[in-house]
Amino acid sequence: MPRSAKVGRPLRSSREQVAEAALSLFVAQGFERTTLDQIAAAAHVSRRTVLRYFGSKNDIVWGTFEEHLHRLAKQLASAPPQQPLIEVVRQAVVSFNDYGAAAQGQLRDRMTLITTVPALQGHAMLRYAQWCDVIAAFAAGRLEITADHHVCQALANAVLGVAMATYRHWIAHPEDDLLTKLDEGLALLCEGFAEPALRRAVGGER
Amino acid sequence: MPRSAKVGRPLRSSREQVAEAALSLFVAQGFERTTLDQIAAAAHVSRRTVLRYFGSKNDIVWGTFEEHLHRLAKQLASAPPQQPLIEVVRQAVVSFNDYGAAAQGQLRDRMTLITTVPALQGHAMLRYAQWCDVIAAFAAGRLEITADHHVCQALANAVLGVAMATYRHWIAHPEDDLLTKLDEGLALLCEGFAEPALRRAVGGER
DNA sequence: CATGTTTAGGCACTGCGTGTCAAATCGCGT
DNA sequence: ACGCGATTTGACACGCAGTGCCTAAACATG
Repeated sequence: MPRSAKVGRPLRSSREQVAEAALSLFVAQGFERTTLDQIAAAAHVSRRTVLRYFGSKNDIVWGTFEEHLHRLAKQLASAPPQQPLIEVVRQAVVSFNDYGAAAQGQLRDRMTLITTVPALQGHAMLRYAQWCDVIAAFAAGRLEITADHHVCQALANAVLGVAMATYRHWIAHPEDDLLTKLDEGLALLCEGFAEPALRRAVGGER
Repeated sequence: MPRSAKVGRPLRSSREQVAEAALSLFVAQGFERTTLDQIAAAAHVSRRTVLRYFGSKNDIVWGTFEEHLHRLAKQLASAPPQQPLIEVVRQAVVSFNDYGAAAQGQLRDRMTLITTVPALQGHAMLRYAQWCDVIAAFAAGRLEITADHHVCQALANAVLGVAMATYRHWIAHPEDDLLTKLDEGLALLCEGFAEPALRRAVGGER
């Protein structure tokens, strides 16, 4: 398990190196028509090593998503308590998707793959579920209920839905600004998911 | 393409027969530990025939979802024009998921698989996307914009999010009523996605 | 230089999904 | 009764993803 702890054989290759090689192949000739053998050859690595880095062909597209998730959780936790729940979520989700102008091209490549290739569309749901758990956990803390409560899950999934829709829109309309559209979409949720409405929905049933 | 049009060799087996055999195997020994060969043997059919009926192992779990979708579209289309958009959606989604008391057991089996098995969680997104398209198309008609418009997609995906959350809740809490919870969750959306708010969001930008 | 530790690559295997082809089984016309 | 077209079925062969296992390679340490 210890990924290079100064002892043992050093790594001959890096995760990023493999990911880059794979991404260019995906963009150039399509995800499905790219085999793991081709990726391994392009990255000067064996097929077995590619799968050790990423676990599956689908995972290669997601890069460092998991670490990115931890930052989302931290930002939510550090929000001022007096700021309304839904507003905290709205703001955190927007800044979570702010990868900076430099990474826009790569982000578009990744999201184009994820939203168009069926195998990746499906696989994305697994990542989105992790993402939802973070939102739901935060809402649960604020509302003093468990994260598996219906209201938390409904809120988190509704936010996810808006985010997915916004990404698809951004792919189809590159001229629009991703963060602006995201903010607009989330604004629609703000009324229904305002805290009084949420507490009313929770109220009484435990 | 013609599935038995009174000419040619008649079908020796049925889709439903294969689906039933597969479902019992999935429930009994798990989805991943069930191979296509086992399903084929249980249904007294060849592996090739199973894949001709369903296209993939994942698809077997979804049964007649596509035809069910058409009924959703028709119900949306036949709603009275004076009924508010979000209310029509709310009502249609609730009754879309009303499979009757008799089918509750089978529905729970199916949804348990879909929400717990990773491969099926992922595959579900592809079906949900079709489902979203139906909702978005209806909203587009009402708002006199195209279905790929940001507001339509955000609405449809938010509704989807609530539905997914509700199903997961129902799996974990069998004592609760699916349709009631669904209705409650959708109620949270009704304010933000009320028609004035939607038209305001659409307004001006064409 | 021996030893332990970790990474890399090779190999075999299971299982899904696809393409292809011949055999089976019908209706229909002659 | 017989052939003919239409259609389904099963068998076989592939390609590819993913997993397990084993050996070799490349370091640090003593």
